[in-house]
Amino acid sequence: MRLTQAFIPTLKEDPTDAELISHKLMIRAGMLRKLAAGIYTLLPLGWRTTRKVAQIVREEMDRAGCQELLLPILMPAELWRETGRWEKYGKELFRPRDRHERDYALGPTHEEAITDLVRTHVRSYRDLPLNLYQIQTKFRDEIRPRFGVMRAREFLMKDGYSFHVDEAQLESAYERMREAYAAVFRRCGLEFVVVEADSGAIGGDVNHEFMVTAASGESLIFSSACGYAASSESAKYRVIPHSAEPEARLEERSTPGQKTVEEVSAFLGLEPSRLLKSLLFLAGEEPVLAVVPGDRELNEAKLARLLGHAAPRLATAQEIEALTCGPLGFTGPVGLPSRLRSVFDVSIQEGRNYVTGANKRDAHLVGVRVGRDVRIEERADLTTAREGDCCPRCGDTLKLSRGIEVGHIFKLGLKYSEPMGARYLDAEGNERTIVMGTYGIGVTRTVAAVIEQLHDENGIIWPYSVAPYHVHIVPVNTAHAETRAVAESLYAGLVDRDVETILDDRDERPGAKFKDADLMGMPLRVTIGEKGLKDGVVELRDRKSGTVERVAVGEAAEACAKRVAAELTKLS
RNA sequence: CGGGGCGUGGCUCAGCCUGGUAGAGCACCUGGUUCGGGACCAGGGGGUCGGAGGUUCAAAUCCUCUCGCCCCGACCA
Repeated sequence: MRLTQAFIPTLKEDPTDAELISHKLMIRAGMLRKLAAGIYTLLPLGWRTTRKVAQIVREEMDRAGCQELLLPILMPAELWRETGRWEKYGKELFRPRDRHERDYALGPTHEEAITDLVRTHVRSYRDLPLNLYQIQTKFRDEIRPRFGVMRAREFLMKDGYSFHVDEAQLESAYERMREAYAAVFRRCGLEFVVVEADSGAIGGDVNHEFMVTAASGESLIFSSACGYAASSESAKYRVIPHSAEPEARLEERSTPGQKTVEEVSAFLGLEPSRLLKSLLFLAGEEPVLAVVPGDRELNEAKLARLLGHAAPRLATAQEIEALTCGPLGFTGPVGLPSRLRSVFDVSIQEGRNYVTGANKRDAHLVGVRVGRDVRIEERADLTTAREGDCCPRCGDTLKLSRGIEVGHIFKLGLKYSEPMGARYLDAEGNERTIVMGTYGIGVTRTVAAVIEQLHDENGIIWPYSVAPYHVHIVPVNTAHAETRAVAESLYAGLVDRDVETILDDRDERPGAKFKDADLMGMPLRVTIGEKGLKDGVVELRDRKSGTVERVAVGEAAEACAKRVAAELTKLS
């Protein structure tokens, strides 16, 4: 591609509405433009890289025995009503209407569509397993689109679905997908970790997230020396038992106006860990009191999983008064009506004296002993791990880092096949429900993640595998006839060898060309200038290391082609 | 949805407080000089000041409403 003919609008300055490095660089390098909040055009350069990522995904999926198809984006609401997700998915689902006022969903994910397809065509255990995927535009009316293509409302995703006779068959497919995913991200040149994760709105049981490590990542990851790694929504930690304390008397203390953990602990001169924070939630109609130590955060994802409800919400002040007979800020588990379900965090210990709200205005209870003053009927892991907590597996300390979620794999089980009636006949002629798995990769997000991880102050540093082009030729002075001639012949030589090449044939100052080349970030730059030509050489400059190799003019094309081929092999 | 901020040539922004000629840098066009890390000179084109209403002799500037965008908190590939 000649830069004089290319549509690659580079920018000297950072766009004001971009925060993230990858977002800024995609705009500045002429890869991406915004049309509206969370809605973007991929320009030629951005689209080339996106297609390369998609192609890597395709190759690894096909290698793992999956088959590509294309499902419709637009789906009738009835399909979504079958699984209950028309109601459950919430505002994130785009819901267009047709001219007859019929409801439709713009696909944010495609379990319904694929399950509908499979249930009508799969009848026998002989048809299974089946692993189907697509690379398709997805629509999600994100609560807050941000960071460019990282969290968009319209984005490209690979989503795959597997169908099995039983759990064991699912298990082997799941493992194969896990390996395939690792291969995809490795080939994209990414550093990543696989973490145990929360299944969120998609539902199901076991699942893992593929996280590209990046300080700017939105996801928090806990990990430890033994290899344990989990997202903050699901990370467990080992509870360290406190030594038993002498039993204190249960007493009521006046705590006028002291509502929060900070206020009460300061007022009473106690550590926050001494307090029990009692949070009243409503899971639909059912009220549940969640009791956690004052120094820990309740983890809503863990609570949601425990209650089997997508989004339990905190009770309002009025609801608290009605259910506990005490005002907001003074709730506690002692002396509540026994029909109110209470769940205690696993880190709350017998043999320790706690402080809780007294369920009356301006009063707290001190010397609360669990087991004596309040009976624990239900215990669960309700709190978010913290850096420095002990690993649930090896006991070593948990470290906190950040990552970008680029892939997510789930064992769904019967979650969709059951309500949608996707069944098959086994060898004995019994009708059984199909067992499913689902697997996603954010393709456009992966492009952003590559940039997030591979850049410097001058611009993008593409790995060969996903670079829009491999070689970027810079003739220093296009007014110089020999420079121009050598550049043209090298370009022709590379095109002949099927090397993806950009030729900067613009009549620009050298500085401007170098800056643009660094910004766009092709892995190999060839500089052709009068200086080198005097010695009959051109310079091959590695974008990543900055190292320069001088190569004779006549050998340059072959040298570039060889280097590109060798580097591509490393990432294949 | 709650809290904060911003909408002025393609981009980055000044002007608004204190109403009276719409400006700068970059980009773009023409001519010339220049050419190893975002050149210089000369000339030139381009703006419903987000939109609507109001106040006023007069509104980018003041008031009201509205739309869009960004940031911080509740979703996820």
